[in-house]
Amino acid sequence: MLYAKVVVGLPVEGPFDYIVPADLISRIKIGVRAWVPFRTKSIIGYVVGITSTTKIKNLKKILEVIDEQPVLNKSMLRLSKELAEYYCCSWGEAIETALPEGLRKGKKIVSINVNTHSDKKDNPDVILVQDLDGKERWNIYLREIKDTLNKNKSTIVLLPDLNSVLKAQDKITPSINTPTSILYRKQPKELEEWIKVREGKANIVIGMRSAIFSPVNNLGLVIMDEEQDSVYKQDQVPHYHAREVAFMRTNIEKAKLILGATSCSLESLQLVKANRIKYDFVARNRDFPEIKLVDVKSEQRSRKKRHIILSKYLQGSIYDTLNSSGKVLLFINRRGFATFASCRNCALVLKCPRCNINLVYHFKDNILNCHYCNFKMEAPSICPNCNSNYIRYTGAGIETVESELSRIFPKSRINTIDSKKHLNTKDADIFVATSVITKEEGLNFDLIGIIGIDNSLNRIDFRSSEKTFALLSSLLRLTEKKIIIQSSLPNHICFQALVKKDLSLFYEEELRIRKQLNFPPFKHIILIKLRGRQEEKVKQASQDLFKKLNTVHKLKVFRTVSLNPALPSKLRSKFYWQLLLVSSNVKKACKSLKIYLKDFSHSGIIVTVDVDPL
DNA sequence: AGCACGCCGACT
DNA sequence: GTCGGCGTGCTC
Repeated sequence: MLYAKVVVGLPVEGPFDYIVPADLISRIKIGVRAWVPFRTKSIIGYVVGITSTTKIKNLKKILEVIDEQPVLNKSMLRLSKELAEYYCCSWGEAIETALPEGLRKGKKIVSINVNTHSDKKDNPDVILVQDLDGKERWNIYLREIKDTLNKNKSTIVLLPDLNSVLKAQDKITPSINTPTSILYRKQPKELEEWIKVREGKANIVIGMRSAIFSPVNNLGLVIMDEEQDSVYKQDQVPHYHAREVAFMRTNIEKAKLILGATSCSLESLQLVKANRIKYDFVARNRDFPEIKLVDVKSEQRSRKKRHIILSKYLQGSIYDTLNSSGKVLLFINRRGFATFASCRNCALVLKCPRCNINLVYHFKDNILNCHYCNFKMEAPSICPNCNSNYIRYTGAGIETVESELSRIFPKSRINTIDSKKHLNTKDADIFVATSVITKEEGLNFDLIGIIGIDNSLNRIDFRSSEKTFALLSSLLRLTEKKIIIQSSLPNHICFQALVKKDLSLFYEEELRIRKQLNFPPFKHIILIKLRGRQEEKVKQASQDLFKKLNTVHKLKVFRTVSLNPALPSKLRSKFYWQLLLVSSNVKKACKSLKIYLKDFSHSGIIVTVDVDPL
């Protein structure tokens, strides 16, 4: 008798044993998909092992073997297993994150599996390349891609967004003469391209996060551009980070890994410091802009105003720049007009009914919009609570800056850009933009004004400095002349490192603080989120779990740190609580965590685990 | 996750 | 007596 060990794409561990019927024995192979009866339904399972013994009674039979050739080779099976162990999900869930939708849904494919495994003699090599304007970085990428092609090996190039993927393709194709393939989830021809890559018809794959799983033959090189970008982290279960998966995969397949960045992540930098990876810093060959700081607090005092959008100094510089027909960028990382709307009479603050978060007023459409769940309502002119007509809108967004500018500079042409409204003309005097502007190429401003950056710095998030610094660094690319930063914390190391034109000042200080506090990259954080419709139940369940994990933390694979309502604590009508664990060994921590979560069940409560949350 | 099973209240 | 809402537990 022959049995197949099968895993499924559900949050259940497995593997599950099934009888292989006689007529399927010749077709069963490790790595193929099969239809299996599971509880009452038939679902897709992935064969991860074949044995002649089993301890389970009353086995069911495999219904059908789908693939002639395995869709998962040895490397991919190993990678998905490692991913499941690190990110605390089932092996089947990990496999499903690595496969295109068509295959997950059972689509049959006719495809030759070329499967030329790499010779595995090369030592895996990881390099972090940092440069401020990206040009030098790309020269290195192109050289390495050609090198890899010459060795008859494949390359995977990862970019943070679709626009960058298409631009990357334009940079790569002219200098090589081999077909490339674009792979990302929701690509209309995802499966078609996947098959093409697997058959060796494209040796270069360019894509986003999920392209790290591309079925290339003989992987020689992975390039991950803008490696600090948080889009490489999946915000659904399993919460994998493409950089971590790239490390796993290049290690399994003995390929080279290049991490590129404008301002790198502290995770990667720490690996450089620990001599675990190599480092290549490319000095900027363009002029470093002059950085000027304006202390808005002191100006608020002297002008006796509560909020200052454009300081006198910034106004003067804009005036001078416009006078010499220069182009100005005003950067404010907030969409809309006001951060919140409140009633002056009864002090009611208008909040999202589903998320309990302040609604943002959008002047152009006269609506209130929740930036978390996209709830929209018409902006009321009278207070829904006390019927007074004293609704006041405070805080600033790009629309506020725009209206302030048109008041002070009535003759200038102003253009706003945010994630919902892209750059469509370069013909304006003043651009007002959110962080989407940092993705644009070929822009060169004569003056950049940075407004409201304190909001980014004052987040309740230990990474807020790192994120702010990355944002400021990416703005450096957009000018060689002058940047004015308005802040009430002008002495913050984020700004001072830029003023002194020495980025390492920031990194050194931030690493020192992280080490002192036992934060990443020195320790790993594991975030456990609980959600449910009833606030009290979620709270109770979280406290129970916290107590339980507290009593077992003697095992020392993890340490419980905190228990509190998540931020936001209410999202899409569900309440959220979270537990934080700290660990030095993620795999061990997840192994025991899986055991504890298995017999932790509260009705109506969903528990998810996020390893290395961002 | 998703589905059946079982318990309990409401209504023919 | 029987229908259906939801809480609970299991999946080879």
